[in-house]
Amino acid sequence: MAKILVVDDDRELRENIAEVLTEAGFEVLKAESGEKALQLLGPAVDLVLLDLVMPGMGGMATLSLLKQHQPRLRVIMLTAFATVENAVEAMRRGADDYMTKPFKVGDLLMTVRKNLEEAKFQECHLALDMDQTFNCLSNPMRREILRCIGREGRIRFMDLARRLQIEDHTKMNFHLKLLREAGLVAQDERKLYTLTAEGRRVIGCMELLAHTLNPKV
Amino acid sequence: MAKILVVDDDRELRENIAEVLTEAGFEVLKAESGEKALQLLGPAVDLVLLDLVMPGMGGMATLSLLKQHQPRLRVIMLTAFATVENAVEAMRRGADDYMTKPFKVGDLLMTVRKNLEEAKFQECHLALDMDQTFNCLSNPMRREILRCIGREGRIRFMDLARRLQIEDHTKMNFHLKLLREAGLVAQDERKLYTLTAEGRRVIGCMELLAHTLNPKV
DNA sequence: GTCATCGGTGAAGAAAACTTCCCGGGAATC
DNA sequence: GATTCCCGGGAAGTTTTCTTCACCGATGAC
Repeated sequence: MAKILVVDDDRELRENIAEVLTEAGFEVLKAESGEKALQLLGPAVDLVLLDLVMPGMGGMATLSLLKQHQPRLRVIMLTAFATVENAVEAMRRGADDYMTKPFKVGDLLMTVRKNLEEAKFQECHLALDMDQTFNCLSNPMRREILRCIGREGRIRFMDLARRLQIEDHTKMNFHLKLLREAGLVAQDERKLYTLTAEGRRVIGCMELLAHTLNPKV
Repeated sequence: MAKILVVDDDRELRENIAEVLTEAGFEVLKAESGEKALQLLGPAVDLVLLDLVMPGMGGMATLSLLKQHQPRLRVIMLTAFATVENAVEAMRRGADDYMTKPFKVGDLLMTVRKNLEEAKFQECHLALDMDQTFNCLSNPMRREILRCIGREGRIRFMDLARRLQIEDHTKMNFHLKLLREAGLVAQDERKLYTLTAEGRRVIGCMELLAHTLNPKV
């Protein structure tokens, strides 16, 4: 079952929430401050319930640090003093949801479950995308094709083959197809091959990785 | 043969250099300003000879833009007013070499050839590294292993297997071996698995790519 | 000692990825 | 109308990668 970290300086509320969650079958960790929360944060934590107003490091700062350290962590903000500004600020900093105290037990559980579901769904989709993308990039010829299209902007099938000195165009076609299926390359109205927005971003990452592997260059 | 872009506002010098390079068998493009150079810059250009002092956009600014647009492009700065400060600044901005005017024709050709050779060499090494790295990342299990080691910092073989719920440890060993061979994972003195510096950088790129693929997360 | 667990190696088989070959429709050229 | 080049599909064959299985020495517990 999912692991939830409850961060609140109000001992009573913290224990109450923890109890409710434990009864609902979740594994619960407790922290009375942002500092403590960051210490407790392990890879196994799936979701954080974070009080906005706390002595010491406030909830907002904690939120930023949590997200910085583990971008895919789900964080739900809790506060007794809800304002639009705070809510917007929290969401901008990457909070996934926002609840105002006091709340009903049912609402809490619902919100928690909803966010865990969303996380699972996104994780799943992301894994698929990553798979496809990395599989594409794992092949040198496909990387070359991607880069070449990136340089040329838009290019015809045969020109691409000539540019890359691939004698057998059906071979290139095979790889091009995979690139299209991965959503990195597309054809425009005149059948010219171009990069998709995603393709451009991926090339950016590739260049970064190249730079990473060989800092001298 | 290699393609070289000569950028200098002094028409005579520009033509002279171009002629020398052409005679030496290079393909030469000419630009009288930084702006023009950026326009002419195509994927096929291998090396740029760039005057430091030019009206309009100076050589330093041009250098930054060239490198920004095409990080692996070789750029050799030329200047009549050589100072240590300028040289250092240029190298910090990514210039690959630095020549003071006037220079001998032989020196110019030597420097150009040396830099082209270096570029070729690095390109070759980089391609090898990229291959190995991408091949590693193309497999979901290897990505999981990498991430898990990253989270844990240092971890024992069997603990890793349990953490990832891999029942057959020989299977994991297979992938772990590949990660070690790619230089992303290493073993410390107590046989605990840890990330190498390169491994950490690669994880950073992976996270970026994940973010790229799924901006919502 | 005896036994279980840890941390591997190596080889055979299964699965996936890649290459090659053959084909066909459409556009352009003669 | 015939021919040639462009762009691509599909299937068989080949290579690479991945999984599984059998085994082994070391270490530590009992």
